[in-house]
Amino acid sequence: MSINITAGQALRLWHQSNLHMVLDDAPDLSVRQIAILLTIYLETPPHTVRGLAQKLNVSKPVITRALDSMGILGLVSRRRDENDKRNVLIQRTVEGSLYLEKLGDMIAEQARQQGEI
Amino acid sequence: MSINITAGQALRLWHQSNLHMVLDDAPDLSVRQIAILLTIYLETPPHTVRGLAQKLNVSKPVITRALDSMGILGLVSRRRDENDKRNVLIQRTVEGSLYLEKLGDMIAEQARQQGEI
DNA sequence: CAATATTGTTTCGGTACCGTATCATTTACG
DNA sequence: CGTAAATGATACGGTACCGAAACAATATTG
Repeated sequence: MSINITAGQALRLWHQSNLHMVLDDAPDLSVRQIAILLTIYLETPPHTVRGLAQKLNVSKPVITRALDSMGILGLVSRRRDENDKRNVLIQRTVEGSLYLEKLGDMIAEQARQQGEI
Repeated sequence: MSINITAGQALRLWHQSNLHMVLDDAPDLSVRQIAILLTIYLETPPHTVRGLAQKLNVSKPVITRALDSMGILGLVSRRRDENDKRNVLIQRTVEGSLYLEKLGDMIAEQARQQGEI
């Protein structure tokens, strides 16, 4: 289950994947935005602004603004928690799932191409 | 030599690594800056502003500004090409090497921890 | 109930980045 | 030579993000 790669391989993988993200047509998310997006999609819900801010050790406005930006891109959506109306529950979207699916495929493909000189 | 991982593993690796970069004390570089930095360190020199701009398909000011920022951080340095004084040669630094060494170690470590639940 | 706490958003001033256009310097060429 | 081309840097107006503080809405508590 665990992946064994050298630091050099890791760096080359990071390089190629970052290059692809930059060259890609898709709008470039910041490192923070990517971290937020992946947390929403890979970790167990529910996700709140406060929870994400704590997890990433950033201020709440950072989360609010990232959700604004990524909401415009359709990558996430927000809904009021009906049980506690102070809370906002962050939800996944079809578009976001698709975005991350492509990202995962791209990175795995870059890994596969490592060392093929 | 080639690494075989699933898209899901790639995504989790990306997630954990991005989380570490955000939580890290080191100043957060943008995705573009990281792409530029890794190109300088992993691809064959010489590196020029124009060459990097072409490779990443961005305008030259983007490169100039990224080099300014990363230069202040000590991650790269610049030197005039004495053969053709229009050119600026971008050079690696000890600090930059160290930065990327740590980055590679961190990503490899995250890979190693994949699936350890 | 009133006072306090919690949650997410907005505002504020500031910084950093973007793309386009322009500039200064250097080289190539007619 | 003198003009054109190439290279990198800078100016400019605009956009997006940052942290701190203030805010509105809701929930908790005494």
